[in-house]
Amino acid sequence: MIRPSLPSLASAERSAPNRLAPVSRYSTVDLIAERIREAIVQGDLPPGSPLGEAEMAEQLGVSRGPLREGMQRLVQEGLLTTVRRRGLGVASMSAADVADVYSMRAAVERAACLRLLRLGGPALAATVRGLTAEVRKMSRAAKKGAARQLGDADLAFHRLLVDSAGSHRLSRTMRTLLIETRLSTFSMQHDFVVRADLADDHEAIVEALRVRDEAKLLGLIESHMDGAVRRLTGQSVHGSDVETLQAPVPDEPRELDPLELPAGAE
Amino acid sequence: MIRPSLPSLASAERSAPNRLAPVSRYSTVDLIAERIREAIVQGDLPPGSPLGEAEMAEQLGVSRGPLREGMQRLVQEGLLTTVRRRGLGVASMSAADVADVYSMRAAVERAACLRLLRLGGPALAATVRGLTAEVRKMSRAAKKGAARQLGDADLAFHRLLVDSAGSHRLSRTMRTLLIETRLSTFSMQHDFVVRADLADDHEAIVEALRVRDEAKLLGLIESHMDGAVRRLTGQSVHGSDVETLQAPVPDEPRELDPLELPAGAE
DNA sequence: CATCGTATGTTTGTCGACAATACGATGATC
DNA sequence: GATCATCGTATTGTCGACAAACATACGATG
Repeated sequence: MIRPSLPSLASAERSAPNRLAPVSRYSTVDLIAERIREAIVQGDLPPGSPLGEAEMAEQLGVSRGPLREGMQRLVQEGLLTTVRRRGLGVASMSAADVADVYSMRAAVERAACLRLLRLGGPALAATVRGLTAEVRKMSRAAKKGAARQLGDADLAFHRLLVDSAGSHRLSRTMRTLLIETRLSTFSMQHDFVVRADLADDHEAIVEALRVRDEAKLLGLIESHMDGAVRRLTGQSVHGSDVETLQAPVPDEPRELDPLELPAGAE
Repeated sequence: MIRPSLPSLASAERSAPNRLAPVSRYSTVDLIAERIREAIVQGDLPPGSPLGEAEMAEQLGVSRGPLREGMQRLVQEGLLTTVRRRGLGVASMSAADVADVYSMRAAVERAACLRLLRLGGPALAATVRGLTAEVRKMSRAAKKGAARQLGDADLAFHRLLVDSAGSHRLSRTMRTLLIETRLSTFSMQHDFVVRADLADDHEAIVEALRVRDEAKLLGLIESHMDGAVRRLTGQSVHGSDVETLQAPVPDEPRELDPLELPAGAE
């Protein structure tokens, strides 16, 4: 009857001043949730897709129990919506949602930038290097007209920016926001055409960060988000026939690879 | 085999321009998650408490299945922590967590204030009225030395502030942050003594909002959060024997009231 | 006396099955 | 011909049960 004390259950994975890093074994629920997130990002599960439990469970190689638990994680994130007795589905972003996502991103990335500037020193320098690498990827992708790679680098850039700030909550919120960003581009059929100047935008941000020009940096973040919302919801200036970033046509809702369960799971 | 189309599954509950408000039938998982959140806020489940599934399920009058699903929601929020094969527990906030929570709150409330100022008009006026009411509650509670009521009014103030901004994502994030705020006061034994000047702090915020003094408003928010972190993590200036806001002693981890299931559930 | 190994009990993780409900199709009626 | 009612089917929501694993307590051994 005496329950285990669960010593320092909260900060266990977080701060590890010990010599040995704690073994990180992801639970099945973790794997399921992450797999679904990935499928959404990849466009394998387009916005609005209904998610049948039986089918998904079979594809993932688990039973409905753990699957449902994992999906509740995404419901809490807002990536899945649920209607009683009708099942769950991938959220689809309205124009208002898109504006809300980028508004939130502006707040989060602004906070991250402030923290980064306050950190300064080698941490800031390392971040600048990492961001520069992502900008280069973007340039290459833009030259090749590869929308998918361009979009991926874009997300990676902003994720790195926020993760470098060293705030658990900022990072966690940002992860969800980036997936919602993808859902936004999928939901608005006005597409995210391959814009060569996107790399320039990000390069300016890196430069402002490097020289620690706070006012300029925050202004760039703000306008970056404003521009994205306008492009997605307002009149999109598309007219070129470049490849665009859209969810693959969901003829077949695309199968999820079965996940290899952690060792020991039956 | 043809799956229902789930028309506008995403924005259904969100924007309701129709005459009839959609019937809000909360799922069992919703009720369970909300019940646990409430128990955490009330201090019935103090930080670090291990949560036995069988016992909780019995108290709530549900089986372990829906209970586990509901708890996964809170895991995603960060309110519950999980260790494989050892179960879940209420998160406990380290000093770093407390700082992170208030840092995040500063970002969120700043964004909310900006939106509010941009809204202006009757919406802003109504918010000011509501906030004023909360400030009065705080004054009364402070006079009586009622820490619990003071704390509740404090949370209500900030929740109203953010909810009035009309951003789904800000509101959702804020809800979690407020619970984490409570967990912070519970985790730091340096207590949240009844401070009479707390009402003054908030009154100044309302005033700045009323006269639309943006710079002053943002400065007040910032210093409000800084002060809270210093009080909680730094040397707490406690020496008075006023009632403090602490989790009730968990001799018996306090029972959860069974929840009345939505009509039709067996 | 301390430490290691073993046994036991309790709890989590997972699965399969049942019941209730919502949807779609079919048929009847005005 | 269109609308409404009825039936059948598929899927969700919920429950109970089994097996693996961890933690504790006890005993053996150096």
